[in-house]
Formats: sequence, C-alpha cells, structure tokens
Amino acid sequence: MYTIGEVAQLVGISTHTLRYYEKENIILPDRNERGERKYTESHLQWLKFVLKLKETQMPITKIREYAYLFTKGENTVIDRLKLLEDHKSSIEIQLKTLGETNKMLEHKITSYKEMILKRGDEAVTGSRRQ
Amino acid sequence: MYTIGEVAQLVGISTHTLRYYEKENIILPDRNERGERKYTESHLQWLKFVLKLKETQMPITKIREYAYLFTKGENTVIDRLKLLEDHKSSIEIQLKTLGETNKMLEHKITSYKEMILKRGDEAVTGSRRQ
DNA sequence: ATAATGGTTAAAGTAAACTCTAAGTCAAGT
DNA sequence: ACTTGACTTAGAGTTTACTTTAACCATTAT
Repeated sequence: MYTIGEVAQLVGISTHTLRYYEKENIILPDRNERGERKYTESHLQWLKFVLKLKETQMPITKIREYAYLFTKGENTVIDRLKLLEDHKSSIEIQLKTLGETNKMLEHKITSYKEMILKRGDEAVTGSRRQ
Repeated sequence: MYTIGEVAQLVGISTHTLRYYEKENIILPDRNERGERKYTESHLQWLKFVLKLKETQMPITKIREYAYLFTKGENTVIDRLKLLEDHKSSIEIQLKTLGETNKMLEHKITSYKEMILKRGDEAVTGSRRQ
C-alpha cells in the first residue's frame, strides 16, 4: 500500500496530478480510516499503463473512456479491444512520422556539421594569414 | 506564389493558424501591393519542415527559436545544430516509448481477442442447448 | 448593384492538462 | 506546546496552441 506521495515519487508525477486523474475517474485508489488515499500494487500497475498511453499521445478523455469500460466488466471487452486497436493504429502513424523526421534531421545535422567544419577551416586559414 | 488560402489547403492547416504562426515569427511571408500575404515555394518548404517538427512534439517556442536563429544567419549554425541534435534525441526517446507501448498493446489486443473467442464459444454452446 | 468570396486587423475565447492556492486536519519530533 | 510535514478539499489560475469574433476592404459573379 502506497500513499499519494510515494506513488508520485515512484512514477514521477505530482500529487496534484494524481488527484486530478482521480477527479477524471482515471484512477480510484482506496482510502484508509483517516480518509487518505491508499494505492495498491495493482493501482500502481494500472497507473503505469495509463502513463504509457499518455506518453504515446492518447488524450485524457480516451484514457478515461477505457478506464470506465474497465469498471463495467466483461461485456465491454469488444469496445475496449476497439479502443486499443485504434490507439495501436495511431502509434503506427506516429512511428512512421518520427522515423521520417529522424532521417530528415540526420541529413540536416550532417550538412550543418559540414558547414561548421568548412567555417573552421576558413578560421584556421584566416589565423595563419595573420 | 501562393495566397494564404492556397497554402492552408496545400498543407492542411487553417488560415487562422498560418496568421498565428506569423505572429509567433515562425513564418514571415511576403506581401503584395494590397498588403496580402504571398508565400513562395521556399516559404512552403519551410512550413512543411515546421509541421514535421510540430508533429514530432517540438513545442512552438522551440520552433520559433530555430526560426529566429535562421534569420540571424551563418554564425548561428552551431546553435541550430544543437537544437536539431536535441530534437533528434527527443525523437529517439519517443520512438523507444512508442515501440514498447506498441508491443504492450499487441499483447493486450491478443488476449482480448482470445477472451472474445471464448465468450463466443460459450454463446454458441449456450444457443445449442436451447 | 449587390452579394459572395477571400483577404486584412486586433483582441477575445476555448480546450486540454495540469498546477497552484487557501484553509484545514492529523501525527510525529524537539 | 508547537512546529514540521504530509495529507485533505474546493476552486481558481496557468500554459500551450490554437480558434473565433468583429469590423473592415477589395475583387469577382449574377
């Protein structure tokens, strides 16, 4: 069982954000006698999954939708499947764009490096002339 | 030479967004006698590059910074190189996260499909019992 | 002639995702 | 006894990146 502060530390987000996610029904921890939030290991796993979805650009509303379907049990499996398949498509598009842009940057970076080298040569020649 | 509307069509963003990018000093088109924006082929190429940076999660402020360095000419090459190298690193991190999450989703999707198949079997068995 | 189309501006409004503030409770340490 | 630190709430504020509005001008089609 983790407190909100411990979870925040463990996953690298703020306690504010954790409370915000709760308000958005994305993660609903237990409470102790004093009304304080208590996160179990499985809450932590779920949270880590949520953060992976977030890092791969799934909007909070979609994540909330998935979380909601989860609470509704077995007969939402088809909907959950569709949601994950849609997100997988989105990831594949992102992979494509990132791959292309990575190549573009490689080229630009190479040509910048060449420019710097040539400018360096000139500087050296210049200094020799002095 | 393209009008703002033509450029908007060509790259798939709104004229509003193009004016916003101009206000942010990201793209500064020419003007005709009537004060209307005129975009050249090279404006268009630059814009397409900007959109690739945006699609790969570079914030507008960074893009503006790169655009600013560009206008300052040759002696900003080292700074521009650094900026692009930093972005390349960011892209590589994204590629890693996306790849991992893609695999996770593959597993989840497979197990959801199995659940649906099994539930389907039961339904069939159930209907046969009637 | 007039209405539609496409351009102009400055400025206000919006959506998403936090992030912070204020005002409070509670338990432990000095 | 009192301060420190971690928790609580409701609600206000912030940032980013647009997006819309209002009020206007110029060209083209009916």
